[in-house]
Amino acid sequence: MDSVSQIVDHAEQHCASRGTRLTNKRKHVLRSLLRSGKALSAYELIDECKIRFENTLPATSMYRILDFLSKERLVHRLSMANKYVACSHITCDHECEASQFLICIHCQKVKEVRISQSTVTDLQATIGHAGFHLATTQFEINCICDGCALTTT
Amino acid sequence: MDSVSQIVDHAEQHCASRGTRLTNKRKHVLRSLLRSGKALSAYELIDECKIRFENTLPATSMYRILDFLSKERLVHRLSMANKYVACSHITCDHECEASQFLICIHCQKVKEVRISQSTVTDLQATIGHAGFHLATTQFEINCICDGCALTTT
DNA sequence: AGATTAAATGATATGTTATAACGTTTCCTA
DNA sequence: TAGGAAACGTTATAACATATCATTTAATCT
Repeated sequence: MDSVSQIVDHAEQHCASRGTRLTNKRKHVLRSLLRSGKALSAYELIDECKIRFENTLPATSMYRILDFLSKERLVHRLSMANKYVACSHITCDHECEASQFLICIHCQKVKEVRISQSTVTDLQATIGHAGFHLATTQFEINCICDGCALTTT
Repeated sequence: MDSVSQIVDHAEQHCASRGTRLTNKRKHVLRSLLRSGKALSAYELIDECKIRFENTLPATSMYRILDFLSKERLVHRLSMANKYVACSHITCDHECEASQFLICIHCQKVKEVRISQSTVTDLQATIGHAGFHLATTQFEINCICDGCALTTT
């Protein structure tokens, strides 16, 4: 299990190799997401950065930073929840083209999984018949996590 | 192909049989959604009702009406797009438990499809292994429709 | 080092989506 | 037709997001 610092270091190298910079403010946002282990809204992240790093970011900057981190594929936007989550593949060669996000509708916990290619192929067939095709394979799926399933029943 | 009026009539009977009422304002919203054939935001629906029916609804009422129509399963909320769409199964015995929504990220066109049970089963297995289970089988999938695929390439 | 330029960030305002709290109207039914 | 519930309106505000323009910071070149 990588520590947050190790992941951030890795992310910094990832950016450097792409000619971009993981600035301190960007690191603060990424660290906040990594430490929380769940999806956070832009405004929750503003609060986190203020508390943890005494870094009061305006909303504009936060959205810019989240946009940057998304483009670097270090963070994913979950549009179902209007929240943001750290990519779980930052260190492991960073292949996240075909990730799916399971989002607990109770506690917001997020798990990034990969469904089988055959399932994707099945889906694509259904979608193709309907006159559409996939824009991305980064699905978001509303779920209930085992923890919440126990406590809410 | 049912006309909008026929579908609204059917919806009215559906409500009556459940002891609820499809009021004029609720009909206006449903008609607007049916006629547009795509997903609309609450505020776009306010504009539609104002233009088509000279019925100026406040936001509070619109959200209440959308909530009512959702509970009656006449309308679905698309949380990825923050928009609302008429159920495509209002007339045909109205079974929409296992519907999936293909949303064109360019033109907002929405198609309600049903993926195969085997695909659902595959998905459930993957999700179960990750310590989650499905909250609903009403997935939302970001797509590009064939029309937009032609014009944007 | 100092000038130049591009990237990053800040400030301000506003747009968009959604809900809370409370008051009024409408409509069904006893 | 009185009473109560459902529907709807008013007002205010919360939560999420972006547009525009100004300023600061950092890399680069001489």
